[in-house]
Amino acid sequence: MIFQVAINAPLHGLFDYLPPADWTGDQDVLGKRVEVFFGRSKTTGLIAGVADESSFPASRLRKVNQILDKDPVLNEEMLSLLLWAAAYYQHPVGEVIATALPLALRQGKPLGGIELVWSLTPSGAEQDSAALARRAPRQWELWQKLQQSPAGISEIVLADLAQNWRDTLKRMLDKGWVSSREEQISTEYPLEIHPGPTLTGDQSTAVAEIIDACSGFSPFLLFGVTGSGKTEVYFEAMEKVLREGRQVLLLVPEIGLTPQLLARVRARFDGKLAILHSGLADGERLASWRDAASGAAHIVIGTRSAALVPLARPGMIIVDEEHDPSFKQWEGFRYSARDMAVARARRHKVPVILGSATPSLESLYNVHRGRYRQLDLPERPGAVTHPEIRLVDLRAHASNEGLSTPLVLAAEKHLAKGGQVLIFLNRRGYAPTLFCTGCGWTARCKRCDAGMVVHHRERRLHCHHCDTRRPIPETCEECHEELAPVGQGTERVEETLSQLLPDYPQVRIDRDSTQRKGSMEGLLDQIRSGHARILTGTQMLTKGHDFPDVSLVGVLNADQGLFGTDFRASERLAQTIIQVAGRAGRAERPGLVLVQTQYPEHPLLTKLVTEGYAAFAEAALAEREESGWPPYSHLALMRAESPSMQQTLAFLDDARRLLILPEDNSVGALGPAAAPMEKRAGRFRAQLLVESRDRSALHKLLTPWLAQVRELPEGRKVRWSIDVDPIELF
DNA sequence: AGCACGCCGACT
DNA sequence: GTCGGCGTGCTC
Repeated sequence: MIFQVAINAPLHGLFDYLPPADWTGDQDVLGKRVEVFFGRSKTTGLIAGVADESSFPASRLRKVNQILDKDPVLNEEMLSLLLWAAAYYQHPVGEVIATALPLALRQGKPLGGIELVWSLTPSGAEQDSAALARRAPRQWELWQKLQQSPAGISEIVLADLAQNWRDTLKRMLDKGWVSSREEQISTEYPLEIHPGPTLTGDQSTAVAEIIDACSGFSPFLLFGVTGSGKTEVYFEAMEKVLREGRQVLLLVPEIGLTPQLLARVRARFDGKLAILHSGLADGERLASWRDAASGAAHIVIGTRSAALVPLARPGMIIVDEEHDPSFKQWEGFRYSARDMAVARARRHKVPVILGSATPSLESLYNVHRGRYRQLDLPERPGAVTHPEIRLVDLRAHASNEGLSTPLVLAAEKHLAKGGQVLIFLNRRGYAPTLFCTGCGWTARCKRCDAGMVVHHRERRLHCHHCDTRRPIPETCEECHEELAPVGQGTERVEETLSQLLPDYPQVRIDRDSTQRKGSMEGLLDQIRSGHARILTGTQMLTKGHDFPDVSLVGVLNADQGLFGTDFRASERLAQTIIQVAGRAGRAERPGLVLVQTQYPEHPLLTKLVTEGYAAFAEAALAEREESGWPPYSHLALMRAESPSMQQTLAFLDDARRLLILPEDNSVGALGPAAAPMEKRAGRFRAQLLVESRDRSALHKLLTPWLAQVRELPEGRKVRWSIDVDPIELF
């Protein structure tokens, strides 16, 4: 018997080991972790396969030191998914498996499953309630709860009761009032489901179709206009699955995992939630992972990485805002959580719902091909009219620092009527360019092919690509003439608005204004309470938050998306416009959206504005088919960078030479070519694109090709990577 | 990645 | 003389 072990190292393939000395042969080993000697060190691996024999010389095979788990940490479905993903995304198996495990498990520590339960000691119970309430109200609160629970309170429950419970508990522990004992963590939690609102006709139809398919793999695209109640459809479908005692995995975009969403889920489903996002501490992540894997959690909610968390009894997978680019990991193991969710649902034989108001062209194409079933939610419940979208021709109207006259007039009108105004601009800072009025010199980053952005508040120039910061020069560095900021960022728009509409308090939401922890919530409160009337912001504004009193939305620099170098630029722009528009007019107020553009006759833009996203998407798909871009082709992008462009290109040239394209022209190659931004953070970047209409033809070629590329001596001097299904072409 | 080996320069 | 720089090779 041979164990095929995955080891967390950037090495392709599994490593063969002999069973440990005490191996009896009757235990199931797949998915269990092992301690092994690997090279000159000892490490933790995971048994990803077993075989009768090895192709590795028997004399050099080593024995597994010991099997670390009594039960597998990954079940067969997850193992098969991860092995498939490693091959598909051309990433080392060991690293793929490592990303699916919490840190403690990667380090060979036990999964635990034990927690501390706290209760009052006799001396703690003797304390005088009234005196304690006066002196230490926080301790008193906790004391009361403990008083009521003679059996003790577990840390998980404590975390729900108070925010700084650990500090408070520590004080009480120091005084000898409380003590703890270890207990096995329960995997059985009560679930109470509260009824939801009555569904509309479209919602009921969608739910019925999903429930009908609950017994097997079946992918749905839930195409629901913003505010049409997608969440209610999810909840209703989830209810069915949860009542059967199965778990639901809900994936949301990075910025979409908000307290509001969690509150909605909790209000509807009073059970055990496991939450997973990038902000968790290792211990918290481990606890959530364990709750998902043990089956304790009824619902697992998380961002991208939650797609890789095992479930004991999977019943349904939901991907909310499936078009969102944050589902794609853009470094290391470059997987798409959305695509993994579908691959996973197939293995679990459960339905998967991809929901969006602005579905990706990939998903719409899958509907065309009959792979996904589309469910439509066209109307907003409560019969609120859709926001009207109008284009403002920037060539025909005067504008003041990027704000056109029609937009400013409309803002005045809406504000006077009591509405809020949202201004969207996907560019932070004060101005994108610092320009010399004498010689035309502009401030550029020394390490990147990019201009330095003027940040007023910070009083510095800032490169958004490599994070370099430097003071704003007094005069031109070339001719010592006067310098002027040119163009607009959110900071400047906020300043201009406060001059044009001085009577209305405003807030700005972008990465700079929300840096401090909790400042985002403070700003959002100002908006929700109605104190702030004008909100300026970037992409951050458009995800996960609703602003029911916003009646006017202005989109300032829409054109960036129209002529971008990336074939996905127009899709992104349309999604952004519709998503921002979705923030407006949720109440009885019909919203208005003004999109400023230099190109009001652009066919895709007019299509979007006059006929809506679905019509836009059809037109955009037709363009993609014509030009042979995804989803009508499949891409693998090889990126490389090094301190010299010559070196970068030399590597890619070598790689290109190793690429043997099939004679039937089913696979093509483009490049090598310098990246759109040639230099970034002092490194010169170039890329080589491999493309095919036939996914299997592409993949058949990729594995042997990359094996050869890895042998290239040029590859040692450059940093290179392969991105299968890239979503950005640089 | 993580580790060891090996081959050159600049220190006590 | 040796400490340490990082280029190279290997891991079942």
